[in-house]
Amino acid sequence: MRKIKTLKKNYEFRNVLSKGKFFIGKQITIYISKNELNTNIIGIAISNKTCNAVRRNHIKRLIRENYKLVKNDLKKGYNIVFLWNKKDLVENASFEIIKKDFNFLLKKAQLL
RNA sequence: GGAGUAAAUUGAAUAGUCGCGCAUAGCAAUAUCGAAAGGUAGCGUGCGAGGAAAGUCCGGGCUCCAUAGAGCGAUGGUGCUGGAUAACAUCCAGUAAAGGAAACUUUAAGGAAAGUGCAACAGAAAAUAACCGCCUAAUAUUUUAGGUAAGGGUGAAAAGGUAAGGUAAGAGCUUACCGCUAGUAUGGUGACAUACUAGGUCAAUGCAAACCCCACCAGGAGCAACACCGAGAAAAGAGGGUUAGAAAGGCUGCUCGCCCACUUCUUAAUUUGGUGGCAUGAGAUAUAUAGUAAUAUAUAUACUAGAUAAAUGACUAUUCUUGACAGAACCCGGCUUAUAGAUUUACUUUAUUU
RNA sequence: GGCGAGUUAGCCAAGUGGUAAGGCACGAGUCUGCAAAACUCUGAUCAUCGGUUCGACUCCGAUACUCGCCU
Repeated sequence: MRKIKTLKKNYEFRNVLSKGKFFIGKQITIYISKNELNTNIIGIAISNKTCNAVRRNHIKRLIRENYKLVKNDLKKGYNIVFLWNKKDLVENASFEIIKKDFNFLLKKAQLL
């Protein structure tokens, strides 16, 4: 079993993106909406036109690693969607900047 | 030492902590669910993305279209010769032409006296050539008739080239050399090459990546194909049997051929979810033999990704050349395109020294 | 993943071997006391690169980008 539950269908993403609140950081934006389940569910979406498949996979891995570190401290019962900011270059993506964004954004959303 | 040509290989490494996907007859008695078969989870162990995985440009396997069948050839593709291959717009060895000082490289390279078409503008004329010009005769100072294709100019392209003879002026008109065409002989499997002989009626330009002709090849669609299982609103679908076979429709663009109609019986189609298809193969590596080579044959070795929103990452430390292009998705053989750097082999040319 | 179309001025578009029609918009001018309408004029790397041809928007190949269909 995967430890991290993920969103899979298109309409699930649309529900979160249309009805949820959003917070913008340096490289990442977060959409949050409430969930009736007891656990958190994640979705990561990076558009097709930003970069290659290799770099898209790289960004997904960085976000998952950061989510693992924070996972146990979060409040439960939310859907979270992570998006990549189009303005930033993909080559500048690094672990530490995303870590700062995570702390900043999740405090702002009062999930921590 | 410099410049260059061809072929081939490689595509950062090591250790620690945390984490991901698949497999597991390890935990004989780990935990949990279940009556059982067995399922799930944990720990451990093993394996885990390229030379192009990319583009989808060609060729095949595999599946369905009735069992994929017969004919037509609409349409599409290929096009020097011989060989290799399951097959090929691929590869190997040669021929010819073009380029380069050389090593070497490039080429969709059949047919224009089978037929049709096109060749803008310019130019006299764009394919049975005659404007200016040169020459002769007449007229009488500007024209007419005839001969001629040297010279001029136009154009991408102008009716073999150079030299001498010859002539009223000229001309393959004649001769020599070069080119061109045909025939014969020799060599080669063949494309073709070499030598000899003949031809001045060497009059028929270019374009076939214009239609077309000739030779050869191709039935259509694609793993989101297809098969099976579960749930299940509305009402249709499948199997068997019988025979008169019309119309429309479908299988494949057309024809043949096949299906359809009627009756009876049974339960299940669209949609959605899951499982299989799915990893042992026209394969890989090494050696030997045959062959100039592509490749073929034999023997040995190992089994080496299989996901389904999609698995290789993060941090720390060390070393160096400071790391480019880039992510499998049914599989295989090629082509094309992107690519930091490093290494090896063979060869050409140039400079210096001996 | 597979299959198939397309790219022409700021926008819409015709053209198919001989140097790109037209409409709307922008700009300049004429007309008018001023404006509108009308009339005249202006503007093109035919997506990019290479090949065939005397000559390519057109024919052929490769690349880039955009769009559609199949669960």
